[in-house]
Amino acid sequence: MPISTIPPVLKPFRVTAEQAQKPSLNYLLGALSAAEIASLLERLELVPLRLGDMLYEPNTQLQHAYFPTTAIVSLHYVTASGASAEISGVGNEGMVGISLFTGGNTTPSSAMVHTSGYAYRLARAQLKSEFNRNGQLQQILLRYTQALITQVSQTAACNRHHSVEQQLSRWLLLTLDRITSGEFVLTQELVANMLGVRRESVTAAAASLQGIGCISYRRGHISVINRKDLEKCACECYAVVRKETQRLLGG
Amino acid sequence: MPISTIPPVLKPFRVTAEQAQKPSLNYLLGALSAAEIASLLERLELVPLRLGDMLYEPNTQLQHAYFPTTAIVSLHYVTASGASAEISGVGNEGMVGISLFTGGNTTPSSAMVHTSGYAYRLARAQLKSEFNRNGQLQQILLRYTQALITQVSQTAACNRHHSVEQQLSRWLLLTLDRITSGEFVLTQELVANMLGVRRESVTAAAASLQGIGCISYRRGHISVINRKDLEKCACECYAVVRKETQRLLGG
DNA sequence: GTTCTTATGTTCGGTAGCGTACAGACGCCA
DNA sequence: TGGCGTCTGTACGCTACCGAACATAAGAAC
Repeated sequence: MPISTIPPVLKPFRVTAEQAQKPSLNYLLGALSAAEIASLLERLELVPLRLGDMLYEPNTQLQHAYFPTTAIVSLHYVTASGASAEISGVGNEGMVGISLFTGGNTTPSSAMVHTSGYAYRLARAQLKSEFNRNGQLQQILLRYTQALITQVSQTAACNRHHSVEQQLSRWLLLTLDRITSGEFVLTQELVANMLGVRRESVTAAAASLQGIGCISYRRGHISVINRKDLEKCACECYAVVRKETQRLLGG
Repeated sequence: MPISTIPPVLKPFRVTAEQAQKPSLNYLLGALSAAEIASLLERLELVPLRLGDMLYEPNTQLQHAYFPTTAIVSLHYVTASGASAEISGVGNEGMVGISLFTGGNTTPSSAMVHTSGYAYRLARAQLKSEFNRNGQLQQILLRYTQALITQVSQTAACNRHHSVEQQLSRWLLLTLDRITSGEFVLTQELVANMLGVRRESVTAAAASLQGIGCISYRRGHISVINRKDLEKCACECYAVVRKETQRLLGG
């Protein structure tokens, strides 16, 4: 199932620009001092990101770094045979475009928006010069890089050893931490693409979680009902990632 | 199968210090200018690394960064239930201890030597101050960080979608690129621990590869006979990682 | 309200890899 | 040379997940 068959937006795009118009909604920008953020603000641009938008594709030059506030992006890899697997998600805790300051400029993976919302973006050259100023932003981005490595590593281990139900729970919890509402607007098909499993497997796992009373869902919507129980259904990978993210970025 | 049951060294430790005593054997150190490497040399310490040595364990403070010349290290994660999975290998193309300069200082993963050999090491404080000097080393380490992310990402996708035989082929090729001899001194049990699969699955995959004539093996030894054919047995993950590593580090 | 798209439910057979158990045999060491 | 530890080979049933095909129903569009 090629990922190019992204479904259209299921629901009108409801988040207003006003709601997302606070750079501090993003952990990385929020960690900057008042002086640093003030000097950066004139170069930051608030942009809406919609479900299915590609922020970059394999081996193509990134033009901007994105700091999501309410949007969530999936970094994923598409195999030679067309299967896909999420490498990491990026929401308000992070940034899309690490390779701009590491010096590679491109990656073999893609970045696709899976939850509509807003992000601040910074042009390539400006991100690089900010990073090279050796200020707070550099420190913060380096710490985020480690948080990202942790998440990718945990995904690797999780893909190897844990069940689809555990992985779905983990994914829902990680995504829940990046939104405010408690309800996801996405199809099981899309979740299946993220996890790199069949849609039917997600249906089965979701039905099981709903049976226990952790979540409830309807066409194109998933709601977390009982977060504590959902955490019990997830493997330790969720807790490891969350704890490391908080430790590194002071969530 | 807890990874603590590491087998003893199978073969006497044959690489002499003389053979490994060239910092330039390590890509990262080799990329430094003559002036930079000269100033660094007095703080670099050549150390032997033996099969089973742990360079760091989860959530404990790293004391040194290691730049392998002939040794190979496995970064891996051990799940709550005791299963293990390799996150990435690190040989002469890289460094163990990224978290020292990202600022986290610890990680949830471990680093274990799976091929005996040598490495140069640099004390924590010195690595940090070198990194913060903003010189070549910083640039090189940032590029390596991206190469590492690529390898971890590819491991995640590979764990999801590819067969044990493909993964074994990938692992052998990546490891082959880090050694000089063409023969590995390790058991199938150890390889199974690296891949996060059963020993029997490795036996089956190895038998198949030997049947085709790609490799040959005997007790505690694996030799690559026909590299081209082995590349055909591997998934694209090998090529993706190799290409990115070369692009980023100018192999 | 009716139609039609598409998200979700369900079934079936197939298979890769797991867990367990045990047999054989290599090669180190006495 | 013989003994023994440990590495490898093989076999069994089992389970999770896959691939494909089709039924059902939600809800958007008219």
